[in-house]
This record gives sequence, C-alpha cells and structure tokens, in this order.
Amino acid sequence: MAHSHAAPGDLTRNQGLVLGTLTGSSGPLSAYDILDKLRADGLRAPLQVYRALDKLVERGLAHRLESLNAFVACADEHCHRKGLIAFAICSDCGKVNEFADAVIEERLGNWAGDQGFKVERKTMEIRGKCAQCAVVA
Amino acid sequence: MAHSHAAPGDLTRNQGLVLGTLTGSSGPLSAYDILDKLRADGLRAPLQVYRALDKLVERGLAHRLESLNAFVACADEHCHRKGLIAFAICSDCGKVNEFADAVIEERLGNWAGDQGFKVERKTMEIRGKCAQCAVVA
DNA sequence: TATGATATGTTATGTTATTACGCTTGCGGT
DNA sequence: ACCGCAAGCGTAATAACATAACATATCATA
Repeated sequence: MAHSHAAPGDLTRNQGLVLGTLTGSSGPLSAYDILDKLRADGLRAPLQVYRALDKLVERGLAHRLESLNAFVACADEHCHRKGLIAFAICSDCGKVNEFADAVIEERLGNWAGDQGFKVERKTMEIRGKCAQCAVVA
Repeated sequence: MAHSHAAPGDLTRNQGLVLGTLTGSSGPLSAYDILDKLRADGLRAPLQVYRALDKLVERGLAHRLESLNAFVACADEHCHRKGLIAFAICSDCGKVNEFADAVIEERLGNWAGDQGFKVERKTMEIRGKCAQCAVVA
C-alpha cells in the first residue's frame, strides 16, 4: 500500500506528540518548531523529533515540504489519495493546500517508463499567493 | 521572458566562477561544494556563492534542487524550455535529468486558475534510479 | 562629479539535519 | 523462563545549509 494510514494507537509516544502538534497547527512547522512546542512534554533533542517525523512520513501521516524544510500533517484523513500529492503553498499566509491530479501522475509515469527511470519518491510544490491573499494584495 | 539566458559576458566575476563550476560538474553541487572548489580563485565565504547562485537562478542559468539543497547548471543551453521544469534525480549515481511537460504544466495552470491561486514558483522533482543504475541493481 | 543601483568582502550567527553511542522495551523462539 | 533481536528512546556533539549586518567598491548616468 502506497499510502495507508493506521490507527493512532499504533503510534509511539513521541510519534503521537509530533503528529498531534502538526495536526493542531494551521500551517507547516519545522522540526525545531515542533521541538519547541514539545519541550513541555519532555522532548529535548532534535533527533527525537526527526525520528518521529521519519516514521510519520513513511506511513503517510505527515508530509515533508522540501521547498520549506518543514512538515505538515496529511490533510486526507481517510486515505483517498494514493498517488502523487502536490502542495500549493501561500507565500503570504503560509497555508498549504494539498491536492492530487491523476493526469499529472500519468504523464510522470509515462515519462519514467520511457526513460527506464524507476521512481521512488515524487515532490511537487507550487509557491504563490492563495486566493485570499491574492485579493488583499 | 520567463527563462532567458544571457551572454556569459553579462555575468560578474563571481557569477561566472560559480556557473563555470556547475557547468563543469557531472552532478548537483551544494553551495559549500562550490565554495570549496573556488577557494583557489579567492572566494572565502558562503555568502559570495549564495549571492551568485541567486542571480543565476533568477536568470534561469542554474536551478535549485529543493530536495537536495543543491544546484545544477541549466541543461538547456538554447532556451527551448520556458515553463515548468521537472527533475529526475538518481539516488545511486546522483545524475539529474531535466525535462519539461506541457500537459503537466497545463493541468497545474488549470488547478491554480480554479482555486484563484497565483503561481510564482513551481518545483517538481522525482527521486529514483536512472535506467543505468536500475539495471545494475 | 554627485548619485544611486549593484556587486563585493568579511565576520558572526542562525537554522536544519545527522552521527555516534548506549540503554530500554517488547516479542518470538527454544 | 531465558535468550536474542528489532525497534524505539535519550543525550551529546557535530555537520551541513543559509542569512544578517555592516563596510567598501564599482560603474552607469543625470
């Protein structure tokens, strides 16, 4: 399964804390942001956060935004998205919109097939102004 | 023009040195990799490299690979690609293949239009094994 | 020649991520 | 019950990536 969520009960303490922090945030958080929010819960070192994030990302419960060096909780709580996930990141308000597009994924698959390229991970991020922020500006 | 190359003569000394280093490399280089290669030419501080990279990226002569925190020279010397550029990065040999796909770009444009999202930058990177490395493995 | 825009050089600092090491916990096999 | 192993955890140190702040220099052009 490319993107299977699991019950929160499967999470370890640190993983649960980190996921909870991401879920409770309105925007992406860096690992150090998360660490700061979890000091009260006993976390002390970056590695504790990075290890939890690795597992969460591996299981599809969180995503890494490469262009931000930050993380978000997966917006899709019910596993509807199995494939490529794209992110639209507002450079004003910081909000992230997660979406999927089967056609894009197919084109990518075709290209890879033609080239003999064996895909392991895909990153797609667009930066700009969300509808709200575009109007204001 | 979204992606216009200019004559090398337009480049400053530092910009020329940095672009030359990227062009001479078979794979992506981090800013610090570049700095190390240019110490002999008198460069001493990361900022000198980052400033040159900023300009080169702005002019489309180089690209930043977000998922690697590294940079490559633009592979397209004659300005044929104006739009979204995607990168296929081999996790074995490190080589990067640059390509464009009009359909993907169109889908992205449609999505953005529907959402009222004003696109400023696009990042698309796929990680995996290139044809050569996939065979060997 | 004065002005402004762009580039440069240098030091210090901030931010993101990993290496290395050892201990603990849970669990299957004998 | 005991062993052995895999996964997780805690801590300290360090590596890798990036920017802030400030001073100086270069050059076109008004």
